[in-house]
Amino acid sequence: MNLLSYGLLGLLAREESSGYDLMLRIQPFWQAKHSQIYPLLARMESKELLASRWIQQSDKPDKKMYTITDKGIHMLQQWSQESLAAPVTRDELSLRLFCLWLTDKSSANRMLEERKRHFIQRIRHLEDILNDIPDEDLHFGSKNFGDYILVQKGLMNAKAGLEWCQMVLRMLLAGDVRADTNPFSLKP
Amino acid sequence: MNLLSYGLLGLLAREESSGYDLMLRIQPFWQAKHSQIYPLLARMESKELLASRWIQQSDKPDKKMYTITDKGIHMLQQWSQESLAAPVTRDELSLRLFCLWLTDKSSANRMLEERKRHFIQRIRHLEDILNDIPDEDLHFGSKNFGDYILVQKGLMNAKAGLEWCQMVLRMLLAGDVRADTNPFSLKP
DNA sequence: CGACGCATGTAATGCGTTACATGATTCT
DNA sequence: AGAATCATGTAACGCATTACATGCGTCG
Repeated sequence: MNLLSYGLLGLLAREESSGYDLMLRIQPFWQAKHSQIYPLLARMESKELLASRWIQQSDKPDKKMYTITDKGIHMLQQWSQESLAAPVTRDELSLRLFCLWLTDKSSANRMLEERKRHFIQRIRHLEDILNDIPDEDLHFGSKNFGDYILVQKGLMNAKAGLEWCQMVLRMLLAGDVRADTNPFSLKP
Repeated sequence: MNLLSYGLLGLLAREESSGYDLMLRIQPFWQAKHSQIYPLLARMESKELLASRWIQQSDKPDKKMYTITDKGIHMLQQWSQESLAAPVTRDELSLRLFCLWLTDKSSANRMLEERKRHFIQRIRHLEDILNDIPDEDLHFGSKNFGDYILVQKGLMNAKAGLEWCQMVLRMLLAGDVRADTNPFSLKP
């Protein structure tokens, strides 16, 4: 059982879903292709953490719907008690900054504008998701609460990334030194 | 040539280094073990992007120092012109939030405090790196400029993460609704 | 008529972690 | 005496992406 399996299990704890559906729902928070998800679901079914049934559809292809079992729920609750792994980020941009000094200014500008567009798109996307979360029952214990803070997490991150882009783009224009935009510090 | 290879190449474009040294320097921005780095360096040497020589040391084990070749520099400059891949983040915490509703409040609290400590540590670490970057010559084209904005990138991200933790911890205490701490929005 | 969305799967390949293997010196 | 740091490598395994494979319905 890897982390992605637990993620799928967590989504299935809320409602019966197809593999295709799970792929779409998990996408914004954990990149995974269908080719990885389908085998994991099959494996979890063989371990009796999940059960499945085929639903036939007239207009679209038939789909296999998965339901979590009691054993699956139990597995999830165990996982919640374990200690948390550190987040891992792999960003090509970080590596590119190592050799920024042998790049020309216009390439650097293009690169940062590209990343800026990426963040703006992500912010739009997450704000759309946020708007689909009902306002009522937004307290610890409601299913929406987890979704709400999860989207906020992505949103605050993307906004920080966007701010960083704008800071660097400003510095490229001004051609100068230490940014004054350093909101807070641990050492005041 | 994968992204990590380019990252190593980028570091070697600045100064001759050992594999061990590269591992330590790349660590804060791209997690990679020595067992991944050593074979990549050997492969790049066989492609003549790098050259190496052994340095004997009296107090410590001997080390193999790598230097970038002209071919390596050329490869790097080509890479800088290519379009940027989107960043990939894999955070167990995101997956845990999917099933937060079947967790008790004290576990949730423990989890968030754990993550909060993680961010505080990372901020300390990055601020230490920042203090080691000389203030002079901090303009586009200097080697320090890339380092400076790279560290700022990590720092702004970690600070956003810390803020998120504190927001959620406040919500858990108050037991309530939509956070008021939503600094900016794309739709004003 | 071609592209895209829905829907499920397998196979090959590449990336990353853990474990195995060695060995001197320094710090606690 | 035991752990940590420096230093390099290989082997086995697990995780992730790309490619292969199929097929219907809809929209432009």
